[in-house]
Amino acid sequence: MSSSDRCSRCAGAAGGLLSCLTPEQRTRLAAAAVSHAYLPRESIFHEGTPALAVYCVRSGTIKLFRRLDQGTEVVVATRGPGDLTGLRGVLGDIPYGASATALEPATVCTIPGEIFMSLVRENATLGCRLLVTMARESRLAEAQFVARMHSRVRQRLARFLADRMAEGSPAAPSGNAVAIPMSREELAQLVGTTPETLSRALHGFAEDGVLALDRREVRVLDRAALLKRAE
Amino acid sequence: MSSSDRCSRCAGAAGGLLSCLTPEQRTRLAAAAVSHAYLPRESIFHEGTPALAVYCVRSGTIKLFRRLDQGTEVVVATRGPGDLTGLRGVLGDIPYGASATALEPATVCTIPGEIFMSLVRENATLGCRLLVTMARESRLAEAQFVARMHSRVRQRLARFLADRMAEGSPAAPSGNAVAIPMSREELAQLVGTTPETLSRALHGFAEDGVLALDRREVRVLDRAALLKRAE
DNA sequence: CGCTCCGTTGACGTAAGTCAAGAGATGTGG
DNA sequence: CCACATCTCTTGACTTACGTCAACGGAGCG
Repeated sequence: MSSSDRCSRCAGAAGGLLSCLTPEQRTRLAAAAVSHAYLPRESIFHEGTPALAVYCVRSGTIKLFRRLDQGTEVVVATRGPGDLTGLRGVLGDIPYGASATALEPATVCTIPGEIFMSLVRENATLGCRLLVTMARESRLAEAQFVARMHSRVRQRLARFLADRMAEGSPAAPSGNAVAIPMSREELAQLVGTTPETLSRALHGFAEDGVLALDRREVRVLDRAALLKRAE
Repeated sequence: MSSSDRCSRCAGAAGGLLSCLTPEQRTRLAAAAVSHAYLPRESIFHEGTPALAVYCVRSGTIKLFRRLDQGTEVVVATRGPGDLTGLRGVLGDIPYGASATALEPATVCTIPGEIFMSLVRENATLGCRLLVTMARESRLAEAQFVARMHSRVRQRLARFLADRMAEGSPAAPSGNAVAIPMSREELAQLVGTTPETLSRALHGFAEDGVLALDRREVRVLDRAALLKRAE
């Protein structure tokens, strides 16, 4: 079960992207935006459907993925607090290129596409900021795709864990613990592999004394070794 | 050797993207834009360097690629007549994310970033059009990356050839000939593999009677079979 | 006529996907 | 609280596409 309510804080979020709105625009946005709490694995929008809204992640994490041949999902990106998603569909007036579901419990704000586009059309500053955002995000996404294509699973896994470690997952009691609040299946998707190979890689690291595995958490025993394996 | 001269036609090109400029802006653009002829393998701009200009391809084809570990190049996109490139760097005020070189002889117009940005800032319509363009292009690029990750070399090659066939390469005398105006090395890069595997795939198709190979050209003997292999 | 470069072919290694079976978990109903 | 069903995770054996290394043949060129 999940709850919805009016969202009056979107203007302040989105990484300050919307901070250039006039008071009137801010009010209009607040009136139209609806915040909604999603449970893990709950769907936010679907690939191929008309892009009717832009979404702003307020808390938690969501994944964006494409379905290939009925049963294979490719995660193309993740979004965290302050990130927008669905932008490309709404701005380009094309269907969503990916589906979005919550990875952990997440609060996501829905901004109707019509409203969002009217703001973009009226507010040149917003348009410029969006261009900057899209340019950078697109470049980053490209770098990630290239990395995924030309690095091995273990390397990607090490990189993933190192990143998680760096950004300090909130539920990290001791300094070297990394929370993995998801199933192996999902972790495998994020790293871009299958559960089997993921398991082998993980236990391989453990055997080498780099990690200690604990079902939904990983303790990093040898930080340097992990970073070296991340390349 | 290559020649440069003022370019007065950019405003009309870029897929009509710049058709919304005022006469004054058009003049300013024309005054600053310089058209330059590049020979195959000639470099246009380099990954990692400051993004000083947006480029508009007038004729020919160029490739955008990233260099990985000293000797491995990954082609991330190609651009043909009417396409812009270098956009992300200039708009995002970040270094170029890839290098660009001519694939065939190409005429490319250089638009100083400063000028381009001033036009974007002044002309809201241009900003909106750019958002649409970037959104669509980004979605397309993502689709291509996903395809490259989850399809086999033969499939990608078939897809590549089918595309070339569809868009009708200019130098196609008989209806079923596809010009390959580049070395195997470069073709391999475009398809995302090595020259060796490319050769095998190509000759595999030939053995199956799908293609007839001719050094810099390929004749499609069985169009249906090729399309089926493209998936 | 040799030199070099490119394309082709062969032999081989290997990362990682697939299939399948077993070992823990987790949950449910009696 | 136990027994049973259902997951998830792990492990093993096998397959395979593709990259790598190396050798060779032909085309172009001096």
